[in-house]
Amino acid sequence: MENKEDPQRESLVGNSTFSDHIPAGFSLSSFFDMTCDAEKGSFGFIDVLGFQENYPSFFDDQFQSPLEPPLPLLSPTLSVPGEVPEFVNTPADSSSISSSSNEAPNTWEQTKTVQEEHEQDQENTNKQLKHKKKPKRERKPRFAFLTKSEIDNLDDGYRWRKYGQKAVKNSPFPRSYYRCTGPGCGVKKRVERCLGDPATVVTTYEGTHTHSCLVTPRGNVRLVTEPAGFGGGGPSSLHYDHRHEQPYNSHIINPSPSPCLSFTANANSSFPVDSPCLIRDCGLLQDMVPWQLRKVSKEQ
DNA sequence: CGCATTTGACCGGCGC
DNA sequence: GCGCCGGTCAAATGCG
Repeated sequence: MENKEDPQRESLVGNSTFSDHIPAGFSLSSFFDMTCDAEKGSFGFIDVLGFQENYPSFFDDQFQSPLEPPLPLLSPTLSVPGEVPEFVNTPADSSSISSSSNEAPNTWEQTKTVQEEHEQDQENTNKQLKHKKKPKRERKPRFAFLTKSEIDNLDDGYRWRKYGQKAVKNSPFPRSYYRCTGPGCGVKKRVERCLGDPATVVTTYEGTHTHSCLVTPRGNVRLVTEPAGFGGGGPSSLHYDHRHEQPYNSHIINPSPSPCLSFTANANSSFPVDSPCLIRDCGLLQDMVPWQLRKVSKEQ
């Protein structure tokens, strides 16, 4: 009763800045690759709960509650047009979020990344004691991204099968549910439009791909594999080919003030156009955060 | 024909 | 206990 905190709230997880030249439906890995290569600036922060949980040491010194005020950063100011979905933890100071770039944001659309369902163990325990004796169904790490796009089902390199659609309360836009069609892969994602900004698509991923990316959307995102290493498994990554670049109003928005990781791109980017961005298979995260990024951040 | 999408029904969690 | 709501199922339908 006292606790009004929405158990389903999705907290912001980080900031990232992406070029507005990003073509429709490109995966996050592609965004990273392209962004770095384009030398347009840098990403702000990546703060993914699942990542945090899987790699706690990574956040030893940097983790900060998404609800806490943002740390001073260097990138262009980000602001969220319109409202953010109710499940988004709107930062107290979402209008002054910055990433680690001094580049003018002209060619960089406002971007934001959101993390969903940050369930604190303690809270869960209390709630379970209160309402349910049955242990709560364990949830896989979930990551939500707000993306400016006219396309609902963004092409992220995987094949998705739509298995449901529901009207969302207080929203004119339905929510679509997708499941990865990969063999034995239980990854799900749901897609909905931001209530306050219909141009923004909220894509929430849940689970970890058990297979490599098998799709080469429009021929400019390709699978890259490398021998098992970091965490084992079949690593894969997507690669964006600039030859297919075209003007497109797509960007990921991230109002999060939670600067867990920071990353700065430069001319010596780790994500060259002509060489694949190799990402260790760390599950879903690999689709979003190049391992180089994690490494760099770790060193900071 | 196989696969994807649509859509109403159903189920479970949660608040009251 | 009831109702609301989010999430999933599965039959029907569409499409290449």
